[in-house]
Order: sequence, then structure tokens, then C-alpha cells
Amino acid sequence: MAYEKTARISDVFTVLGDPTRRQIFERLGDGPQSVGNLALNLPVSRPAVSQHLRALKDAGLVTDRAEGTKRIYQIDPHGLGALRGWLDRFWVDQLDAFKAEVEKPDQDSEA
Amino acid sequence: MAYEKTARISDVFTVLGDPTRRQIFERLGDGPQSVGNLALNLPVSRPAVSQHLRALKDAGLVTDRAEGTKRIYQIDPHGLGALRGWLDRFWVDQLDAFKAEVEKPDQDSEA
DNA sequence: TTTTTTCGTAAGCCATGACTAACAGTAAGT
DNA sequence: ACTTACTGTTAGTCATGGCTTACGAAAAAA
Repeated sequence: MAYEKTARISDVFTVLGDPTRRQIFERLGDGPQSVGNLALNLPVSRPAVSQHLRALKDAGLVTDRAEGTKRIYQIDPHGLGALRGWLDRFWVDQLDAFKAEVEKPDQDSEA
Repeated sequence: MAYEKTARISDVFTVLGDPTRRQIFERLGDGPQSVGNLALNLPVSRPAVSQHLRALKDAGLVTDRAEGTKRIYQIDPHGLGALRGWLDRFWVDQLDAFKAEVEKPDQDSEA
């Protein structure tokens, strides 16, 4: 078997745990891009980006296709789906515990 | 200022990126527990658990309260809220890109 | 076919961080 | 007051993994 179709939540978290990798992934949110193009706006070398993309691909977070000598990467919904599934399940399971507390407004983020 | 009320998504991912920490966090899903009790069912020492709990606390993923000589930890909705916010925003942003693909059933997880 | 572009991979270095052991502190029990 | 139970912290070790450099491969261009 060549492909790993199922995206494991453990891999998703581990892979997205690295800041640089998260940065690459979020930049792919702007649209499909080549490896070199991604490396241009990042503080690491092109091979580093390539290695990160491999990890993202193995986790089912991105897919890639050839386009001439270039290789275009784009976001794969599978990985995000696994994350969403895990979070939703965890969320409803915890709702019993901190019912009212959830509604208390106070949750941030950072993009 | 002593408290860091805002849960940053970068911290949430980084902290949850460690397998052992994720394991501790998921076991807290069964309900509030003491440090020693958590350490019993884990392959690491108690101090290790204590250190992980600190990281989880700093990321806004858990809260703790004293109970006699014991210290009870439980899940804090703030961290999960930050994660949910990030995911939801990312999700809708990407909907334009892979519209139909999202509906194709095929998303796994691992608990 | 030879050169150019673009990329993946291997080898090796080095920093981050996860872990254990030892110690210190606080609360409850006697 | 002394002992016991439970935990946080520090120091120091060691493995994981992220990064760069160098190399090789494939496709397009000349």
C-alpha cells in the first residue's frame, strides 16, 4: 500500500506543532504555491521548506501536483477534517463539565 | 500582571504538539484529577507530569485548584476555544477553494 | 545534447526540550 | 512538634528533530 489515506489526529497535532510548519501551512491558505515561492517569504532555506511539506503531506494536510519543473502544494481538507472531528468530539464531551463557563466571553487567537 | 488570560493559538498548537502532553490533556477529559493520579496511568514520572501540566496551564488549556495537599487539574475551555476559533476561520476561508471536496466522506481520527 | 530551473534527499551539526533524580515546601494527620 | 502525603522546582543528561550544505534527478529551454 502506497498511500496513507487516513489522517491521524496525533500526526496532525505533532506536525502542526512546529511553528515554521504552521507558518507554511497558513501561507498555503492564500492559495496553491510552489516550494520555491514559499521559501522566498520564509526565514528558512528551500530544502527546509521541502522537508516540512513532506511532513505536512504525510499528515494529510497538503497535497502536491507537478507543474513543469515546479511542484505545486495546496491544502488538503483531510487533515483539517481530522482536527475538526477531534475538536468537535472533545468539545461536546466537555460541554457537560463546564456548561455555563463556555459562554463567558473570553477567547483569543493570533492568526 | 500575573495572569495571561488570552490563549494564543501558537501556544495551543505547540503545547498540544507533544504526545505525552496530549495524552495528559485527553485523560483530563475523563474529569478533574490530581497530579499523582494522572502519573499513575502514564509512562513518565510525576515531575514530568507536573511540568507538562504547567505548560498546559500557561497555554490556557487547563486550570488548577488546591484540595488539601492535592492539586486538582481540569480542562479550561479557553484553550480549546482558541483552537476552535482558528480552525473555524481557516475552515471557512478554505471553503472557496475546495468546495465540493469537503463533502467527499473520508476523515479519520484516533482519539 | 547541453544548459537551466526547480525540486527531493542524504549527511551532519546543533539547539530545543522532555525526562529523571534530588531537594524544598505546604497541608493534614498523629 | 513530628511524620506523612502530595506537589512544584532545579540541575543535569540525553534523545529528538529542525536546519544547512552538498548532491542527484527530472523537466523545460536553448
